[in-house]
Amino acid sequence: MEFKRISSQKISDKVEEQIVRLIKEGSYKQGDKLPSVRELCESLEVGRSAVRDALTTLKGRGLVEIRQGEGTFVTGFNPKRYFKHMLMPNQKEIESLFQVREILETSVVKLAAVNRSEEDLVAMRKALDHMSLCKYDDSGQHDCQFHMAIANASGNPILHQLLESISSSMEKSMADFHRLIASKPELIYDIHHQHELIMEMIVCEDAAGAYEAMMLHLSYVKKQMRKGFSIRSEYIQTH
Amino acid sequence: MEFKRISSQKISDKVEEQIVRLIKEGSYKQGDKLPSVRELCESLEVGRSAVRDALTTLKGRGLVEIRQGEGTFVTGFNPKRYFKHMLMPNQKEIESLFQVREILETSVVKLAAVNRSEEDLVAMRKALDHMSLCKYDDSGQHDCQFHMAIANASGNPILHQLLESISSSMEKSMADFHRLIASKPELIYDIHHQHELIMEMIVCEDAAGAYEAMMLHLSYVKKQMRKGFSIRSEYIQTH
DNA sequence: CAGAAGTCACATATCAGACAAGTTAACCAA
DNA sequence: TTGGTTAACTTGTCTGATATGTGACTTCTG
Repeated sequence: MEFKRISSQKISDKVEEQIVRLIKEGSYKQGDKLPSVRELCESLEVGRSAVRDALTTLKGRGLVEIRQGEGTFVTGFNPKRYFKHMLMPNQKEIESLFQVREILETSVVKLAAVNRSEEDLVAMRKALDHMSLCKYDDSGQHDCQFHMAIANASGNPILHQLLESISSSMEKSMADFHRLIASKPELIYDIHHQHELIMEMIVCEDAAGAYEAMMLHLSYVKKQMRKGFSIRSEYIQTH
Repeated sequence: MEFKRISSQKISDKVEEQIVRLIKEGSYKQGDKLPSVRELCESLEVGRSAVRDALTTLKGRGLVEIRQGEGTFVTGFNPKRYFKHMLMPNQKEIESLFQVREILETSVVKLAAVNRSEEDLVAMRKALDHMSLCKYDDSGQHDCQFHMAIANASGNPILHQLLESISSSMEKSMADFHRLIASKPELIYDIHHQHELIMEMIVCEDAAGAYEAMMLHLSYVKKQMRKGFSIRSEYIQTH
């Protein structure tokens, strides 16, 4: 006979649960303001510190945002949080992240080729067009939007979130890469064609083709990143 | 002349940063006990609530664990946190999670077949042996250990963490599944052979073979889960 | 009347003191 | 050795006071 660990649940934990429950049930939605600490501790009949503890924990979990003088607000999903404390861009970590991205993106694109709706295609097209228009400044943003549109088309929200997390934790590297791109027209050209090929494969619902196209694209990007970064690797070291 | 936005950074945020920095720099490693709140607020020259706020936030982020009467401890990565607020096992979410797991596991096993060390093989072997020994009670635990050993062998720590996250957020479903298994000897038999096949492929460094074997295994598991759950689907609804 | 400035209510942020409750280790006695 | 008590140290909770940020309202002024 085994015994479960007896853990006298702390008051703040109970408060936390209650609040999470209310959010999950929809009583408070994204952007809503929660009752003030005073109100909460009165209606729950606990001290202020217990309520504060619960709210602070939820802030750490990323479910709420506490603004002094205003109140506490429910934040929607903040995917950045997933890899938040992992933003230590040593070379090995970046390689690992990129590998995960490769795995996810190549799988996602296969799903997208099968599940994509018309709206998804429109979103991808839009991102691509914007990218070729404003080549030099914020092409990175639209590049990201293109990939996210694909992830969205996969029909699996968790995959979408994961990719968003990874992208945001690779922010710095991505920004570096797009600066690299901006300086070399031939890279823009190549990448544009790779994107178009991926798009085409998704349009004609060719999962295997889309997979290959994405694989090609990511390999190319990885190669160029390595090339670009080995030149100024001292820059990476310090960041 | 531009002015930077003056954001009076809260004391608790500064404290939080300091602690995170110490953890990142390695002054405190996984499992270590942080100084007590009293000590911290003395050496940082701030009030207890500021320190408490910081620690509570870190607890929410999953970086530390606060145990009453003992102290505050650094928890290495606590993967459960990633998908923490996603433990709403409606059918669609489970399907999405399982799909992500499929993608990750099949990729991981390919990497493992190439990168596995001798220690990795020993760990897998051990998990498999334990599983066939104590068939009925905690086979689930060793099943999980087997998969985690593979993930570890992939050489990509982020992949390992992600899989751990997903497993722990599927805890309930997994537990249900293993209860299902325990009641049907033929399932045990099938799964045992699937595991052995995966193991074999990894041993002889056959990435493609390992991929196929894992695919086969997961498809089988998915099929059995669907079968088992459709019977008692009312159970899932309520949880 | 319109806009700037002041005022006030209310929110969180922080501090500090007191006590409750859990953990550990050391000590002591049967 | 075993079991119980105690002491020291930890976090948990409550509370009251004060500081500070925010927004709405009022008042002053041209």
